Formats: sequence, C-alpha cells, structure tokens
Amino acid sequence: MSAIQASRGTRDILPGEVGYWQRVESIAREILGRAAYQEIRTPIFEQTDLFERGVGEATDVVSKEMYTFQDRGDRSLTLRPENTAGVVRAFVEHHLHAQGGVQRLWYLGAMFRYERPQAGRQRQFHQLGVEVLGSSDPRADAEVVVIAAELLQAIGLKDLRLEFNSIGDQRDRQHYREALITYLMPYKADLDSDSQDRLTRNPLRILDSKDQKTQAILQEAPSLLDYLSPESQQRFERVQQLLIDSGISYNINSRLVRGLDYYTHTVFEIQSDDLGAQATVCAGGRYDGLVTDLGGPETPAVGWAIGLERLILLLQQLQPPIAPTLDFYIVSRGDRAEAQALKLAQLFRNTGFSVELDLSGSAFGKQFKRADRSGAVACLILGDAEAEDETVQLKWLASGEQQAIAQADLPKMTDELRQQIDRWRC
RNA sequence: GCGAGCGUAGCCAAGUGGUUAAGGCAGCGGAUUGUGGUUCCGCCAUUCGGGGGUUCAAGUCCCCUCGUUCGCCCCA
Repeated sequence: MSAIQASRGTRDILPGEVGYWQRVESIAREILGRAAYQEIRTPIFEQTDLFERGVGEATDVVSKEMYTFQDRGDRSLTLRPENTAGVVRAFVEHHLHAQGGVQRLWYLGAMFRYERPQAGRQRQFHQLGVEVLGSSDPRADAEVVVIAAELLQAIGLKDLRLEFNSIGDQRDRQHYREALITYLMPYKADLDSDSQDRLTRNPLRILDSKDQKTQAILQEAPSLLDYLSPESQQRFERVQQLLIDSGISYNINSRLVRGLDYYTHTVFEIQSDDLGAQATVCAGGRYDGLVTDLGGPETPAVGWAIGLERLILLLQQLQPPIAPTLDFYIVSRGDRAEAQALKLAQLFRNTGFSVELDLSGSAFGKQFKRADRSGAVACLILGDAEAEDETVQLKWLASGEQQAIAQADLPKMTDELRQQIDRWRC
C-alpha cells in the first residue's frame, strides 16, 4: 500500500526548518510595526472575477495559473494567486478609505499558482507584502522600497540588487507600445517565437526576454524612459533622489516590466544570483488605477511582495538552522518519582524554563544518553530515593557536577537557577 | 504547457543483465537493571517510486505512470 504524499508543488515545513520562518516572521512584524503598518488578513479564496479584473485577464497568472473551482453553490472561486487584489477588495468593501489619510497595511500568507514546480517555485507558496493606499507622494514609493531593503538586511541577506524603473502612466505606455512595435516589426522573423507571439498581444514583455538574439535586437530599440511625459519623468526622478538620500543604491533597468497589469509609474525588483533560474525575491510597484478598477474611489497606491520560500532559500545558504534551546531535561524512574517529575516539569515551565520530560521509562543510563543529546543545560533526576525524601538531584551536564535539592526549595531558587543556566550556556 | 536529467532503508549512498541487494550516519537493544558524551557487540530493504514488458535470468534494458531536479515560459 502506498502512503499518501503531499500534493505536487506543496511542501511541509518541518521542525528543523521552521526556525527560519519564525525568525523571518518576527523580524517582519517588528520592522513593519515600527513603521506603522498594520496587519490585514484576507480570505485565501476569492471570487474568480476579482483576479480577472484586478490582475488582468491577459496575464499568464490569470489565464493559465489559477486554481479555480466551482463550489457547491455553483460560484466560481479561485485560490488567491497574489494578495494585492484581495487587500484592495477588503479596502473597498470595508470603506477603509473613509478613515481618511493613508492606510499602511501588511500581510503574510499562502498563495497558489498552478505552475511547474522548481527550486524557488511552488504551487503553494508564501508571500509577505505591504500595501500603502491613499498616497501618490513619491515619498510613499521611496518608503516601501526602503522598508523592503531594511527588512531584507535585518534578516541577514547579502548580495542583493535593486532593479528600478518607471513604466509611466497608461498614456505614456500607449505611446511607447506603438514605437516599440514600429521598431520591432522589421525584425519580426528574427525574434524568438514567444516574442513574436507577444508582439501583438503584450509587446512590453518582449523587453525582458532571455533570448540572446532578441536581446541583441533590443539594443537599438527605443527606451521606455524616453516616452515618459514630463510629469512622469519628474516623479521618477523625485523617487530616485529620495532613494539616494536614504542611502539605497539601485540600478535603473529600463527593460524591467512587470507581469501584472495593474502597475503604473514605479516598478522594482530586488534580485539575487543565488536562486537559480528565479532571481526575484521581492517585487512591487505603484498601482494607481487598481482601486477604481475594483469599484472603489480613486486611490493611488504602492506596494510589494516578498516570496518567503525564496527568501528562506537564500537565508539557508548563509546561516545554520536555528535550534530551539532547552534548559532542563528530566530523568525519572519509579511510579512515585515519575509522578513528581511530571509536577516538577509543570513548575519549571511555569517559571519560564524550557523543560523536556523523558517518557521512556527506560534505564537511567538510556535516559542520560537522551538528556545529553537533547542539548539541555541541566538534568533533573528523580528516582525512588528522591521520591522518598522529596528531593531532586540537579546535574549540570557539561561538568557532571551534581547536588541534591529539596523539592520544596525549588520555587525560591528560580532566579539563581536562571543565572546558572545562562552562565553554562556561554 | 514544452525540453532534459534523476528516483536503491529515516538520511547519504555502492551496484552498469547472472546465485543471498555493499558501506556509512541516524535509530533501537545489549556489554553498563541509579548516572551521559568514548568504545565494543547485535538488530534495522523478501526488495530497488508504482505498473506493465523483453529475457532462462531485471535494481540494471524497453514502455507507461507518479514524484523530483534543471532549463524554457512565467513569477515571489
């Protein structure tokens, strides 16, 4: 009989690895909290329409990567492939705009895309993201980029680069689109087949083709940056100046275009060379039209998302796993001693120590072997003799020193024990 | 969705058609029935991801399938 396995493209995060996740999550909470961002949790599935309208029907994410299903009420629902659309839906639905000012939100959760799994790409994956709604100020763009950079740095990632671009507004892009098509048409036969296909459907995406020949042709192509209106140009320069003032270095990459339809003006990616075919750890940009597209009042917005599996892939290359620490390991034998040991474990846990109780009932020798392997600093020993006179043997595992302590004295020794544990640990 | 590689125990693996599937780590038991980290001994795959085929004979060759890895597409 074959055992059931996790579904293709999904993964268990086992205890040996979960320390990385907990660290990333707690650093994120702290940094985002200090920047006055508030957490928002939205449903893991939404009406299919939301993503078709929000992300864009022509995008690959929507046209071929969604987990869409009919529920028993015959509604078409979709597991969220990204979370900006969901957050904006919640923002509009609950009239968060009516609270005035700027809404700074963050989220963390599972996303789903039906794709071929690879390193750094899964069908269920996790994103940490921020969305700033209600400000068109270039400082908002700069703020989210700065926060992303600080967060990644605080987590400990190295050798990242920020690729930065502006894709202007709708009108700028329309003009550029025409110019690009005019330029590329004569070379059509020499483009790779995907790019030929995109020439009419989504020409901007040809810009980040990986095909050598296509890239060679693009060398002389008009640049998007030359088609920005004076206003768009000015705002692009302002955001750059703010980044420089904040000490953030970046690359202008006029070929950077994003795959989701809602972006306007600022777009950026934070990339690494240590992720194989996938380079992007964090990506985002401004999306001034999305809130109105989803039925809300005109609300400029900017945000990003970090792929947590990718981030942790990088982190694992840099840092050893984080093992939990253990203060006491309790060894016991005999009915009365075992009962007392259980109570002692409770007492120690309640005074803030971490405690593992040996449940094997095997010989003391075996229990000590396990105590040793548990990484505990000290061992508490209870046998028939200790049960009889209500004492406990305290043994420091590093030195082997051992002393008898009356069980009744333990509560008042908490501070002293804490100090000794800390001393042994150094 | 397309192209390529891989799949032997919990983990790392040897094995390249010929009788019983190396070895290491981990685990469990014992030497040591109240004291660990060393050492020694023993146990731990009727079976090679699954199914079918070729052959006197298949972990080894072929086909299908599942999983996984890499690349393309795309994306976090």
